[in-house]
Amino acid sequence: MGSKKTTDAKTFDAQTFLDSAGAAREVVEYPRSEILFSQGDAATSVIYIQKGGVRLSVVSHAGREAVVAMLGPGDFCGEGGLAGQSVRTATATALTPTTVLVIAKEEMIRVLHAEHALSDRFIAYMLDRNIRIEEDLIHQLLNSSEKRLARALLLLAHYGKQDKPDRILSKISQATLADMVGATRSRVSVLLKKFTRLGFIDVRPAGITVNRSLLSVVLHE
Amino acid sequence: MGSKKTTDAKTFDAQTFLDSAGAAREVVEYPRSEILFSQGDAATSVIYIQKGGVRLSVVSHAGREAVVAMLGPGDFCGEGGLAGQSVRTATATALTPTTVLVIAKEEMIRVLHAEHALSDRFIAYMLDRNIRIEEDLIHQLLNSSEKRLARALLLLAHYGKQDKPDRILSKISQATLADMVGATRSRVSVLLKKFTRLGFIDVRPAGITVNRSLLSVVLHE
DNA sequence: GGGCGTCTGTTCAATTGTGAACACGAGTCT
DNA sequence: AGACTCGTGTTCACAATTGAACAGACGCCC
Repeated sequence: MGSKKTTDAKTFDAQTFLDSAGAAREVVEYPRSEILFSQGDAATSVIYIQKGGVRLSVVSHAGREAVVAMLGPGDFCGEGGLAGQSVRTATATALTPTTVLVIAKEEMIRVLHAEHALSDRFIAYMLDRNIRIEEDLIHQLLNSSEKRLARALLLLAHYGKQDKPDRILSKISQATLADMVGATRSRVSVLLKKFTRLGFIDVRPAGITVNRSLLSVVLHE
Repeated sequence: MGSKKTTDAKTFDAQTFLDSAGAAREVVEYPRSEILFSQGDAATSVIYIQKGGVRLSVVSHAGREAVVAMLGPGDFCGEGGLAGQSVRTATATALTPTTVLVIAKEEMIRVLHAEHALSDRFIAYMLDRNIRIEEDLIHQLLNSSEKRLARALLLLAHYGKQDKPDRILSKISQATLADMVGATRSRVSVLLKKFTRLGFIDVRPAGITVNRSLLSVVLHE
């Protein structure tokens, strides 16, 4: 809304600012399904996503998985290392072919001082991320699995953009959805069936079409 | 861990840095139970907590409440206004007599550029906050209400400090605990009784004594 | 084509959690 | 004292959710 041009993910070019600060950085490309880092790895760098998409997930001792976030271009990732975390607490997996900037921890700290545009972008990201996670947490605290799934579908379908019903990229398994909303796969299967029956969504091989009317599920108490 | 002196909440004096940047700020004190701001208010300022404690909570359309965070000295609050949020999304209530710095949004943005020490502190806070919320979210996604309550009790008892069993400040109602872990009050009552029976905690008028062994509830799958 | 792995639809008993109700005791106010 | 509120202990019928199992469908590889 009120943000300056340089803090906007669309127009912001991290590489330029890193260069002007003489900061070492490395451009790396990952094919689909490749792992950027794993839970438990040493956290020595911060990653800036240029193109593609990344899934952040955590597995419990019992082997159960939880999807913490889905990140895209302009997002940072692994920034916990800048605070006390010496180790990655989640696993980052490329959802699609993905290009990232790998920035060493110390470099990142230094550049945050040297380049306002980059620190602006970083702070903007942190604020957004905070808001997103907080909303997820609130939904977990307040809602049933049915509403949580409805919300997740709406968010994944990029709601708030156009008027028309939008599409979710084809490849999202019921298992991943279950891990995002904290439910079992069988429950997701049943709920998707229910939503389909009610005309809220349309499941087809190419992907899931989400109808705006699905909002009623989230809103109605 | 690796943070510099000025980013450390204990030794950091926000007032000094605001003054040196010639930034307007206001010191305000709130008695216990007073509301700093309410969900829906215009978000025109950022608040820095100097002394005391603040509870951040959200109520759903249906009137159900969720406690999003408990904040203390060195924490910021209402920072969502710096990103797109034009309105407060949560209600902030003083847990104890609390002293805060109220900083207008534009001032805050300006000072973040002018004073590295403050922007360092702010970024450090955001990173920590992110980690905390993310952990909460993960626990919501992965665990049962029994484990969630056990974890909340351990965190409230400041675990990781001493060896001895620690104490929770007396005033925490079962209703608040329920809102923190996303369960009903009756369930919290039952679980507290269970924990007591098993010797994990000791409930008395003065407060709840939490035994380290409560950890076994969180850890065991 | 045949085999293999992954994703899905479906079922079902068992567990977990809810929501509402009622009783009790400890303040507080007048 | 009486009336009132608030936090608590407890119970119970019922709704939500799990976890495990099995079968079918769709690639993909050799």
